[in-house]
Amino acid sequence: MHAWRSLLRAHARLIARLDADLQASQGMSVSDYGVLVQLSEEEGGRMRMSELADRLLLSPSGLTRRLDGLVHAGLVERHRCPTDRRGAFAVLTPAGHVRLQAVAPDHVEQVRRHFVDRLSRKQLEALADALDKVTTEQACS
Amino acid sequence: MHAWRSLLRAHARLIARLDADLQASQGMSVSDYGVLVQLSEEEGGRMRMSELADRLLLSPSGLTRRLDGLVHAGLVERHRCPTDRRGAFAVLTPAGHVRLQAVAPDHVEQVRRHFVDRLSRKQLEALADALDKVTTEQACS
DNA sequence: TGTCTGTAATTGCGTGCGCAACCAAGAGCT
DNA sequence: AGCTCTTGGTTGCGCACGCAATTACAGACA
Repeated sequence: MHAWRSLLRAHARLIARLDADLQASQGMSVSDYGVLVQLSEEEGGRMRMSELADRLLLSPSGLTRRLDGLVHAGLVERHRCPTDRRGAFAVLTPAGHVRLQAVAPDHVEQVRRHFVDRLSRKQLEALADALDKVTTEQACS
Repeated sequence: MHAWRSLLRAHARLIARLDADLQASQGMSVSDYGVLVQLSEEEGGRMRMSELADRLLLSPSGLTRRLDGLVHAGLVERHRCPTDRRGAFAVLTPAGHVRLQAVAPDHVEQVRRHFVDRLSRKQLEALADALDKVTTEQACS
């Protein structure tokens, strides 16, 4: 139970801190940053909406609106899928790629400072193991 | 970095699951449950608003509105503080206490099933240690 | 005493999100 | 072809939350 409360506290504080920091230093929310990262890690910087929503742990509607903002900012584009005309791809634009390059170092550094550097390598591995174990079994129940 | 993503995933999935479960089995949100728990752990079931907000990691305004709902449901009451007439106490009513008694076993069991039981005792301790270490140092920076 | 600063709680407003309802559009079946 | 069933994505609506402004009070100090 103590562990559970610690998880809640750690998550809440870290999110608040990182979001505020990234907003202050780069004027971008962590959520938007997450979208760009996921796209950049994909071949061609393109991904189906539903797949992207899954990765970001976001509902379809949430993703739609989040993408609206990024499209408006010119960082991503929507492309219709040629083989399935219902579907759409989110595609990282050159401008989006540039923006990501600019923002990433800051965010990584902030995660490092507030999280990674405060734990030993062994602790980090144990933590990841434990949390992954929780979520993988969680998925199928 | 992997650890960080795991934390985000674990938190998101667990919260979603627990909230849905408690809503289904008892018609109460985890947030409301948290308020009742904090109050019940205090001598006399009473606590100052600001103190309560801190414990729940909630902004003052957030707490005000959350309490509105519970007051409306008759589970807590507001009492003016006699020594400082700006302040207010949130006080658990008998009905609130009864309700908590009814809800608690379910929630505890759900946390156990989705979280605690999937890890060994050592893993839980390591997890709590690591997360606490992150948050305590986090607070003062 | 009157004023000034700090603090407890509440309200106005905007944002982000999920759920349910809603279009397409593919897939299967007759 | 026509009909239904499913699936991908987008809107309508409502909720929860934080921030900033506000009210009410306390405490300090001239």
